[in-house]
Amino acid sequence: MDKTYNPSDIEQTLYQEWENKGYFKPSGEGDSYSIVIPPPNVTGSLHMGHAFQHTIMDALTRYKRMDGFNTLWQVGTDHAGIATQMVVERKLAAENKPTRTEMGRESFIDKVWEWKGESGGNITKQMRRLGNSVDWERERFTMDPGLSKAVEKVFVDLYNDDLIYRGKRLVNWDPKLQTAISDLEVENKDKKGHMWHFRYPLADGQKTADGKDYVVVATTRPETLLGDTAVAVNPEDPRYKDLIGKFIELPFVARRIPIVGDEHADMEKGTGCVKITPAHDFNDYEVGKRNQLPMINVLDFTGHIRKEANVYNTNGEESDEYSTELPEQFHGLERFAARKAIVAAMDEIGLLEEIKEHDLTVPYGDRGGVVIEPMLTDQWYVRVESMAKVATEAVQNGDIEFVPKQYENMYFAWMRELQDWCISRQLWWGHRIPAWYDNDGKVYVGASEAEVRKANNLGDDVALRQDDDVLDTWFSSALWTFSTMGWPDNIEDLKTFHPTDVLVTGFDIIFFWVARMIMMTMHFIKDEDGKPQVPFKTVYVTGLIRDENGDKMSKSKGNVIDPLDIIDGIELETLVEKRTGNMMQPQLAAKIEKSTRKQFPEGMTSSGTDALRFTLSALASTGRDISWDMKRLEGYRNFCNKLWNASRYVLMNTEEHDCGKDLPANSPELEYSLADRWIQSQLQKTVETVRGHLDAYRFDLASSAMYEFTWNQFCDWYLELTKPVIFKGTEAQQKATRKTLVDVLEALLRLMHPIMPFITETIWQRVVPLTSLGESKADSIMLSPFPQYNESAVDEKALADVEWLKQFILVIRNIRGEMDLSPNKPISVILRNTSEQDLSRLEENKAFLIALAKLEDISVLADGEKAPASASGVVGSMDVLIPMAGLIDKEAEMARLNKAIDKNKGELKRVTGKLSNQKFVDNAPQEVLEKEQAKLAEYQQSLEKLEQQLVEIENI
RNA sequence: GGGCGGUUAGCUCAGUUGGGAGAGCAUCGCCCUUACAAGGCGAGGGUCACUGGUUCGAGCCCAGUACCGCCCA
Repeated sequence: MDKTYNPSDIEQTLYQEWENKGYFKPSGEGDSYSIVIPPPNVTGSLHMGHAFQHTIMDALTRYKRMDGFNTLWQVGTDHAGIATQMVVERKLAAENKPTRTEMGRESFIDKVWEWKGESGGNITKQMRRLGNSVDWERERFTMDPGLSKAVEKVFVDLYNDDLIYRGKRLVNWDPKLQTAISDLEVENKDKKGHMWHFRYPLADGQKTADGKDYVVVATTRPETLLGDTAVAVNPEDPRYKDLIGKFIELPFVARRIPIVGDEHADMEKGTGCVKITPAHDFNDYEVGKRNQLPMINVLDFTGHIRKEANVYNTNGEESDEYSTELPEQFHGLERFAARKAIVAAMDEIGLLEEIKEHDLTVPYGDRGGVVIEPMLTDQWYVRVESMAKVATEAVQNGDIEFVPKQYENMYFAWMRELQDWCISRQLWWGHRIPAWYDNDGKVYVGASEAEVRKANNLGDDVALRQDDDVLDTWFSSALWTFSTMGWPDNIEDLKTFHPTDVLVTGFDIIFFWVARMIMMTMHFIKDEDGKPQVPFKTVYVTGLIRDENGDKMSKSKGNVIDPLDIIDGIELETLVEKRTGNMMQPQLAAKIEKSTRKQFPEGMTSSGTDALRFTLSALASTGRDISWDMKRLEGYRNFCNKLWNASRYVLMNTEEHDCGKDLPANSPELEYSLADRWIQSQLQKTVETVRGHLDAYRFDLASSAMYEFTWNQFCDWYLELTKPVIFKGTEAQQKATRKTLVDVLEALLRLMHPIMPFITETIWQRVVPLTSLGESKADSIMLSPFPQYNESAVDEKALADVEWLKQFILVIRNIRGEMDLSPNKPISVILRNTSEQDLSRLEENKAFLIALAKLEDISVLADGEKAPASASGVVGSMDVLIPMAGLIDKEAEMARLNKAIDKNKGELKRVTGKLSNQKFVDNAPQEVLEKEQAKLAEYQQSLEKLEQQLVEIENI
């Protein structure tokens, strides 16, 4: 083995081998365990969040696979309608090619497929680099024929069940991309803006209570004035309630609009009067519904003022209740220009009362980056009420469990206020809505035009036109757990692997994906007895990976870290180029370059996949975001190196030696040392701990248990304790220790494999031939059994004896360290007040003590014999004396003892205080009481000894 | 404004029915000891945000305050 751990030498070839040999496929034996991947965007690339979630999914998958389950990690990608369409449009623009609309729907879709072909492999390549053990033969894509068929069937069935309908509703409209977008794609930002106070003249000579002939409305969106259909006041408001039922003369459009009473108008807020524009504001839309108001749309799809308004009644049908006329002076004005124009015009006619500074929340499209416009359009909706009820119950009754639990509240809260789901998108890339219209606008829904014609007896003479829109990407991903498994045609896999066991995902898409998956799955997939099947039993919710300052990683902030750069390393210049090249906002480049150079003055060094995965796992405490810390990564890269070198030591001393591999563990030819029995015991405890934590999704705790055992027990103590045996032991002792070395290492590698697949496999292949597993071993660590806790291997006496041994060594090391005695200089120790047990322990472990504490000699002081002037320490009831003999400075030793005495006194004081408190003695459980009493005795003994030792030194 | 989460060592974070405050990194001292200097050995470092309460006992439970973050309005 090389002297230093070099991940790039081992990782990629190993993965290829695993994949080629089909190790990732379900074994076909045992109980099933399955996970579906949250499908990443097919043309995207993996970010740290993916690396994080994939590490967890892979760890679970490998753990369960090793534990004998028929394990499937179902992989696939998502077509990501709007994101992908935008990328291709931008690409066409950059290449000066015809635009989407110029080339037409079909050619454009061809271009998207081309782009998918070019870049669609990114994700899968990256997943291979991350070591993800997915079954590639089952890879799926949401636009595959099979999945598309599932989408069609679901749409048609829901439509036939009256769970899908078409309607005119207010949606989040992106005027740049010209499509409806989901709430998820809206980012609310706090902005400083203005509140304009306008006078709205009362009609018919009415006056307010204080004698004015107008009311004042406050608005942040003056341009929507043209679409107002009412002014609302609170029905309880004494200032205005008498005006309810009276009218306003709306300026510019000569429109008489009513004053309505509605609780939406807050007496405390603003002026108490609110203008109502149902076609351009979500709250107003609701007010409109409640008060049967017409809706007037004054903006076109690009966000410019129309020449003629659309006037609808409350139900969204065209209406002639009001004139469609809009003043010419505003025609074609872009919405923000229109705002200025309206304010100026109001000012001019004396109706602008006041402009106030105002903090407001503005919705932006996270894709297009422009302000979202609530827009009245025809869209398709899923009626969610009944499905939501079933989906809510599934979580209430525990069929689905969230980890951590608190996310269940979030889920319930959202499910309670669920609105019908707008599933149509005005895009070209996606599943086209399987609905056709005849020339009268009558709609027919079916899997294909032919089926629609057949089902409705429509001859070829009837012209049919398919709906132009496509379905929201979340519609197809809501079917993901069952569509990927062959539904509706082939349900064999579904029987084996559905419901899946756990979904690993971010809290940000609980509503948009998780909840909808639950609804759709429970509606369509039933057990044989007809009980709705849940898509997954557990939802493990991860936090976000943030940058080192706790900021969200985003391309525009230039703080994104590519997991592959952590694995492979990256030069500073390349990193700067990567972060500042091809930006949507080039003006930020200089700032990003500066911060990048500051944070990564040397670029990033290569850490390898295992170190990345271990770090992510170690940081994965539940329910909270993670601030990514390069220092933490370094620490765990060092951990990999440590494991590598420890293994090197094991191999150097076992390969080409007799490790007793063919002997049974209890053979008389094997003489185990205390250390051997101890490390086996520690290993068992670690196995138990790790299993427990993995089962509880506490990857952080599992990782730290692995780390602690490997470094602080196996390396720091056990390997050092094997040296005296390996160098000087008898044949039987050496054999036993060698056997223990390879056995413990081999098991440890299996224990850590789910988190660190590559390094463990590499070392395991070298170690396993030395163990008694020999020829019966599996071909790969990933197919070997996960370690089982073996209680019979836990030797309590060994655990206690090694504690004594450690304390002994620590006392001497402490004196060395504090007294500046060179670690190279062997020293002699004298023991005083030794018990029987001390003596027998000493006898058994003399060689260990001499080696680890670097001793020349250990002698035992006979009763009554006087000790020479010494530095000293305490192990239980025994004094450990290091004769000073010119080595040790009297003052320094006194200072050291005093320090120890003070510390001891502090502890003693605390314990004494507790035990002299009668209430404590009366109330504390027996167990706690005994523990405290034992501590008291221990501290008293140590203190006594230390004080005596201090006196001895003083008297020199 | 409503809801949720957070505040523990210089930094990033653990702390599982309430019972001796922990880890990694960073810091200080000594050491290139034949697995590892990406290392070894030793040491230092915390009014657990604040205030009050419950309790024999509170980082943990309760109430309130401050600040930070997220979601919703």
